[in-house]
Amino acid sequence: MRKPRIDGQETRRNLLEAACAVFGQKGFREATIAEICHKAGANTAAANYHFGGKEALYVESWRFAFEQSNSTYPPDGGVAPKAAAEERLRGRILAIIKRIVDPQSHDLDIVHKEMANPTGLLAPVIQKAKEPFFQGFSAIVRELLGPEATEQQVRLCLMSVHAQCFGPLMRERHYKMGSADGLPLPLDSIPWDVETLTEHITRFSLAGIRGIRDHTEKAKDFPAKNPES
Amino acid sequence: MRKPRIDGQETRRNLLEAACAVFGQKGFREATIAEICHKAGANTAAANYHFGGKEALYVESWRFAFEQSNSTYPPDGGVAPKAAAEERLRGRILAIIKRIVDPQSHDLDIVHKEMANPTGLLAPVIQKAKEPFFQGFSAIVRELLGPEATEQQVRLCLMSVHAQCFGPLMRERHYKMGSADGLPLPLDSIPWDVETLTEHITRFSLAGIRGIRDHTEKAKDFPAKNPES
Amino acid sequence: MRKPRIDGQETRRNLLEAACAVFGQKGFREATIAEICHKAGANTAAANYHFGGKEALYVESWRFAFEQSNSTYPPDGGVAPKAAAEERLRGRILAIIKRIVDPQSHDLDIVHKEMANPTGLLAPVIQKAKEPFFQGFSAIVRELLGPEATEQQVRLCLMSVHAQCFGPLMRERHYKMGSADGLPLPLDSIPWDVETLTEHITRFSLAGIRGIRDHTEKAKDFPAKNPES
Amino acid sequence: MRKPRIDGQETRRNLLEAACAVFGQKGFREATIAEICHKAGANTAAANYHFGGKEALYVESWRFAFEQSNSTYPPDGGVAPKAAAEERLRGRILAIIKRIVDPQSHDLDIVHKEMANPTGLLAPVIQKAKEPFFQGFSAIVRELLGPEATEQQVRLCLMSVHAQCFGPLMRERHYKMGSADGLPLPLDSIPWDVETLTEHITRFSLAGIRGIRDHTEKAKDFPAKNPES
DNA sequence: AATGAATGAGCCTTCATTCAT
DNA sequence: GATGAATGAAGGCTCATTCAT
Repeated sequence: MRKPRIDGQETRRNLLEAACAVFGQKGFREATIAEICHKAGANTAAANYHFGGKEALYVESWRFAFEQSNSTYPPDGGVAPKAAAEERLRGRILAIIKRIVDPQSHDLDIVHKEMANPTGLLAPVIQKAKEPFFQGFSAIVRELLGPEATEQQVRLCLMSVHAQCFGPLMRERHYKMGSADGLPLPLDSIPWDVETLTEHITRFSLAGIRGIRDHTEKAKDFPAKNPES
Repeated sequence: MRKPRIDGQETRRNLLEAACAVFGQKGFREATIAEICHKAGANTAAANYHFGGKEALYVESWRFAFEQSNSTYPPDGGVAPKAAAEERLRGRILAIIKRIVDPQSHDLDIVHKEMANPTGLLAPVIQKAKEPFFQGFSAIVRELLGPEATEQQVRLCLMSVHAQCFGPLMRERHYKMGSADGLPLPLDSIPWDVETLTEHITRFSLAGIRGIRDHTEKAKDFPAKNPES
Repeated sequence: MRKPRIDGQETRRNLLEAACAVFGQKGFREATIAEICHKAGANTAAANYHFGGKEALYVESWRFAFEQSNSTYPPDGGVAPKAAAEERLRGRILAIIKRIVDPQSHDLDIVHKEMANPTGLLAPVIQKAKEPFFQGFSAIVRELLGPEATEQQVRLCLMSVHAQCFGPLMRERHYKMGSADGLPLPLDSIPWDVETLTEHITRFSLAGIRGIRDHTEKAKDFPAKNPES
Repeated sequence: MRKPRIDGQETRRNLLEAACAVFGQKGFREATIAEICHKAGANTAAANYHFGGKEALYVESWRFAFEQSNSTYPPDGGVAPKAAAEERLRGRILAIIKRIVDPQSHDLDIVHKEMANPTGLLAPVIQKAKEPFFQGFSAIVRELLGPEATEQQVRLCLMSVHAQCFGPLMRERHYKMGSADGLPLPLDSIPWDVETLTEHITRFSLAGIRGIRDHTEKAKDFPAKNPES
């Protein structure tokens, strides 16, 4: 009666966008179909009609958010593949931080919620999407670690870098939780701007990786002193 | 069918333990009172009788889990306050990792869920509990960073260390999610034993902090070269 | 089993009518949503779907019953505004008695229950609805009391007339209660037909008002004889 | 541990008094055993232990309240049986008003609630208690109506007087309901002191009864003019 | 194709009652 | 005799889903 009915896909897209926002903010269980549909300006039945159920909408939403984020913030951070490994690492970190900070980017929010309260629905699709991402990321870390690095070391360093990027996501919650009730700012609150975070994490990580590398090489030179590590 | 009434506090404790496990595994919203009470061998009304409601039980559960974890794994990891800063850092990291790895320790699971899907119920009580923890942790990091470190640098390094400890918590989910369906192990899966994790995070963090420190001091010596950072 | 979907407002109206009957018979607390919905031929969730909750349904029900009663039995009893005050009083009384006697008219039942066990939900809406009613009623009583009457006297006489109209409502319960168990009819049972009740209350009230008026005027003529009243 | 345990009947009496207050204020359904027992300083199980259930406590409470009220405010208002009928009527009215106004007197509150929301539990016991009360009351009204009065007229006049006495009880609720939300005082609020109410109801009722009597006698003298009444 | 109406399963909570001590 | 602990039944409400249009 008032919608111009441009296209049948119009509503579908609105639903996806609304779903990204709501799922990203509340997670799968706390998000309600009613809220999503209302936000999309559609009927409560629209979600089921277009996607067949809450679960399917959830999966499609993440896919949608991921593709959108991927094109807005390419995983390599726009750094050329031929750049120095340090620069490529900084690019990677920057890309993640940008996604996390951008309130329009919902894919990492959804992933974060999913990891905390797994539904099992995103597992296969995330798995597949992560593959190339971690492949590229691994290559950088491996390069920085040097040829002596074991596969396990690469993975651990990858975790260290990655976890730091997600760190702010969890601080943010703490921060909001604390200040919401007029309580003093918590001791673990941190600055919340892209440059500062990227700079810190990059520097910290490069030094960290370097530390691991040095230790490995030293252990190799003097194996008798650290036989077990 | 009626319980032999061993003690009045018996059921209460059973409820707390069951609640810790369920809240830690499912979060506040997905956890149901029915499941908790059933697990505790009590009636569905027991939780309301003993605690007055789901929300109160949630808060009490975390408190219970926290106190239990605190006495099992003291935050300083059992390292003497007079030990070297490096050792004390390792102790801190070890304590967190142990809590995260131990399937009997639920406080960090609950906190993790709460940060992802805040209910606002734990905010004040967590806030208070974190205070001394971060105070002690900050002191170590500050000592390692040296006298030139700014407050912001301390907080960022604290975040870096802390985030790495929580990293496995998020990997674990990924890992279980991936392998549950017979899929190949994801690229970002990591070893899952206390010693390896602690060793890596400690070494990585010490090197990272050292890197931040060196950069600061160098910037101080040659301020003209890095005017903005 | 599924309803043929005659009209969207069909169920809503059925719910309202069922709610009027049940609330009028049992009051807010004793009435259950399940009973109302069942009586309306709808699902237990229907009330919440259409009205958002028991409380809102309660308020809407009274409004519905009131409007219905108001159009079936206009408060003035169909007596012309220019008729003699005695006739207009009889009309008012008749209108109330008819509402009370008619088992289809639920608004006064609901009001009666609400006054005995206030929920506070009907207060504002009843307040507003009563205003014009009592305004018209007051004017009649004031006219009958004569120009010397004080505001307090008007209110008290209004109460006397009004209370008599509600009297049968309370007898009815007694009556039913007594006879239900095969006990002999109580001493205070009264006839239960509109004409007899209206006739009695009108005559009694006119004489009562007249008595108050005479007393006032006599007191005015010989103030020394009744110094205190 | 702190109760001096004077007598086992101590708690029983406390329960009765608490029950009277709570039942009188909330009615049977809304009153909870927990509240009553708590108010009586006893365990939640005390009511069931002493009285066998909520229903029995309800009946006993009314009996208790009734006997107490009866001795505090004798139904004849302390007027000698040989006094003039007008005085004896005033005494009756005064007694009822006093009971209604006195916040310590709960029997009429309970009766009022019971009439609005009948449980059927008080029917037989109230019935029996009312008998002598209405017998005496009827005699007065019959005397005032004169020898020509029919049984029906007596009952109707009795209703008129009685209803007026209960009128304030229902106004009070309206009054409190209206003023609770800061709304202006309703049009039907009335003064709330014993003397004013008694004086008004007595005068109004005497005149009303007199009016009925006059009409009857006139109808008898000129039966042709009022063939139907 | 798309939606308003309606449903049923499940959850949290209240409360009178009962049991073991 | 008297009570703290525990229970089961029932109620209101939410929400994903389905049906008829």
